[in-house]
Amino acid sequence: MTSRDKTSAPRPTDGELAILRVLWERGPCTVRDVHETLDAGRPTGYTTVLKLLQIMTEKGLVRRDERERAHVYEARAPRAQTERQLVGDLLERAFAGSASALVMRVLSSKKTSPEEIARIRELLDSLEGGKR
Amino acid sequence: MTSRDKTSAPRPTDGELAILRVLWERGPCTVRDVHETLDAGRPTGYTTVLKLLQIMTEKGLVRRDERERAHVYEARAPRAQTERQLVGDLLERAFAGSASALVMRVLSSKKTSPEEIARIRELLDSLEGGKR
DNA sequence: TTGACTGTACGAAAAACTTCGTACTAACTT
DNA sequence: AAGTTAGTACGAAGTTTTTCGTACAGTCAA
Repeated sequence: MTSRDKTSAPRPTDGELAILRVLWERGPCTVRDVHETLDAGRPTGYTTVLKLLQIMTEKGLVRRDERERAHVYEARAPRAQTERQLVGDLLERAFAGSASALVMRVLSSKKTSPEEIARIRELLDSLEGGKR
Repeated sequence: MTSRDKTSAPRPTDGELAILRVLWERGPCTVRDVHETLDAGRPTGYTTVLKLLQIMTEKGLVRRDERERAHVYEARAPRAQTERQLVGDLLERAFAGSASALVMRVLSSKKTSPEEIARIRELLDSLEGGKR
């Protein structure tokens, strides 16, 4: 059975995430739409994308509208939610839940522009509410 | 061939990461050591751990000292480096390289204590160096 | 020296991922 | 009407990940 919890979508794989990003970006898409976008980056077969989308439908990662001949796919979870899932997953798997440790690695994994840093600071301010 | 770049270790899988965390935590370990630690969390067969460690040796994720009868395994890359790799990977795969977007998700994926927030703020300060 | 222990090596099986080829169907074109 | 085009469905193959069972070798105590 290898059953999965029906109530929550599984963590998307690399290939699935690539597709989800297209769907979030462009909104509901046909296989052709997704394929065009993906193929522009890395050459990918049409049926490869189709198959992946079919599997993602089974897994509940996307919703399929079959009313038209060319089915239209849509991400089931909003981008923010999936991002939160991925981040939370990494947080537990690699950082034992320490957010500051994770943030430290984010900032040391890539030179971050002063603009980015300022944006993050604002975020912290808003998080602490009236505190400051 | 499905060849991999010889010069850099591959991204560790979930199982591999669990083992790496033990090695980082406890230092060089025998299979028994790793198994004991892992088994305490989630029941795992001894040979399962052994096999994984053997595979990790092939992949270059760990180094094996065969001088003693019970081989001693050691993480090849320091923890910080692997963390950076994982974070950088997620950054590209899901956040199109935007560090602030990723940090935002980290902070919204888990209630962060004021202490954590303070620590992150210090981090930002030190990043900006003398600027402030 | 012969068991009982403690280890490693190897093979194999099951699931998950990735990638396509082929078949079939509906629609459009000439 | 017949052929071309645009789609989906399905199956299958190759790879990776995870998990063990079994075989085999060295060690040590009775």
